[in-house]
Amino acid sequence: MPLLNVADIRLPVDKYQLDGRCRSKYPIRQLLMRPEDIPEIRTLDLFQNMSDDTFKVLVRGAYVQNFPPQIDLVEEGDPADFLHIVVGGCVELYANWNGRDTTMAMVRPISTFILAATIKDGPYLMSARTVEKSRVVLLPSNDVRTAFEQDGVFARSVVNELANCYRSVVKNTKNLKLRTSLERLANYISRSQIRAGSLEFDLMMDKRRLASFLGMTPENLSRAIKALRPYGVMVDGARVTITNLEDLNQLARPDPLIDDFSV
Amino acid sequence: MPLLNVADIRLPVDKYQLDGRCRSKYPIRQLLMRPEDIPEIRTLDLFQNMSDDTFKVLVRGAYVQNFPPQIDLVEEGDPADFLHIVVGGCVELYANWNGRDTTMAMVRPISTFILAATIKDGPYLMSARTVEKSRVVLLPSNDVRTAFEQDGVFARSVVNELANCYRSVVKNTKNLKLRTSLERLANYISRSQIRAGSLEFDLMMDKRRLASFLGMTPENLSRAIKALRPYGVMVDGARVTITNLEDLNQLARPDPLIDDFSV
DNA sequence: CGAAAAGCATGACATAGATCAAGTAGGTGT
DNA sequence: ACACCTACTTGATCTATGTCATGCTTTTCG
Repeated sequence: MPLLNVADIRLPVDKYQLDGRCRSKYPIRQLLMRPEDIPEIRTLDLFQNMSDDTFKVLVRGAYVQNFPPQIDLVEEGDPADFLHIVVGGCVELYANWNGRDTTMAMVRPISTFILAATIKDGPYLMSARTVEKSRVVLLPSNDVRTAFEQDGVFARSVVNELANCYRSVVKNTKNLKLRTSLERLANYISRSQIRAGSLEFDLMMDKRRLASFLGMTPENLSRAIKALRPYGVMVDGARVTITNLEDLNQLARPDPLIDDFSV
Repeated sequence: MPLLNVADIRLPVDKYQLDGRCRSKYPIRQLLMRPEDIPEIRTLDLFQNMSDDTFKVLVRGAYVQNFPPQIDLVEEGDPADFLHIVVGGCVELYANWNGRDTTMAMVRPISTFILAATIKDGPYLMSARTVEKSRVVLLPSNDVRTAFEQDGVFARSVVNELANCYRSVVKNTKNLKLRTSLERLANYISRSQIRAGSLEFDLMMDKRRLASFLGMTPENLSRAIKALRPYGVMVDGARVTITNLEDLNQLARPDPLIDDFSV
């Protein structure tokens, strides 16, 4: 198994503090939830069926903030004070151990992250940082737990969301344990192709992060990309062009029980 | 990444059918839930706080069965007709893709497995087979979903259980991506030592399965075990004796955010 | 009891993938 | 335009780990 990204990004930017005294050099753009932000998250699966009363409890104490790129939002091990919802930009979840680190997931709008820690009132298992300029809604974990206790509909939505998360991570584990790095890349591209609905699309993250996400080094990702050329995959910068989808899929052998995030 | 266990166990035993016409050569020992089985599962976190009425709904349609070793209980991709609870013996969860397969987890009493598929009414993502003679309670998924809809307390227990499952899988992913195979073995042994509460204990599974679970080949596990000798780990058959816990832990560097299943 | 089969260990070898060291191209700020 | 980054590529190794072959135990079962 690879020792991943020992030299991964570790930027000299202070962790963003939410206690009012912001240690970042960037000002807090906004602390209170604007009315126009509300419908944005109300339509999330997680919130759309809950009662108005409970939803009010949730948004009453909510923050919305704009963060610049490369800001640490949470650090693994910290108590889960907020449920985070990415409503704009992109947030990377990563983890580290013993000086090594690895990208666990990329969170794009509109999604929550680390719901489980909030519910369990446990420590975060992953760190999170913005990749680009991002807009994040922060719901105090206490309020989420209160809402969850008093609103059965919300509780059921949480169950559904958690079940989805669980199944995603299981699929990811299968991906990691059953496939070589080349196969993981091929499937990542195959999935991206399906999501894009086109034979031409952009990689959703820079290559260094993609490598880490796929469990390989950046150097090896470069080589793997070259190795996909005979299978009809052309990559120029972030731009991917599929010239032979059959060949790609014959190598990738996508499996709904690993690659289909809707089941 | 290893191509795991291409030649893993694939026994010529028919999948166990629960539709009444058992295709296995082994008789069904018992189809109806005995009264004495009920308290056994009632004490599970998942069920202990729910109302008696809802619990009755659950057990009304429940089966209890004894299975011999090496019986396939569920196969990945199948619809999740039952929530399974292992009340005796041991069940292995595994997955396969493209002719390769890998052990995902070992389930020991008293635990449920693949709750998420039941809740989502989706296909199983993992297959399950008994490792040894096992006793399994089967709750029809419909009943579980009904109970979950009508009992908020049960819904909250489900949330808690799912959050635990999710966090376990995340920890497992970190273990896989951030550690070498030797480090994974060292941590596995360190964890086993803590669970056993003694410097001498037995491996909880045979070495072939352990290798697959840890993401390595059986040959490599043999070598890794030998490589742990200088760190004070003696393994004879399934028997492990730790002669120098400090040395082991200095290599393993156990981390609560990966190895502590209670957080 | 004896044969067959598992399970495991070990040596020799092959290979995927990590590491190291340059080098290139594209963007950014002065 | 310039220097300076940073991201990425590429080639040359090296290492961890998979694969294959073999033999030794232990267990299973007729």
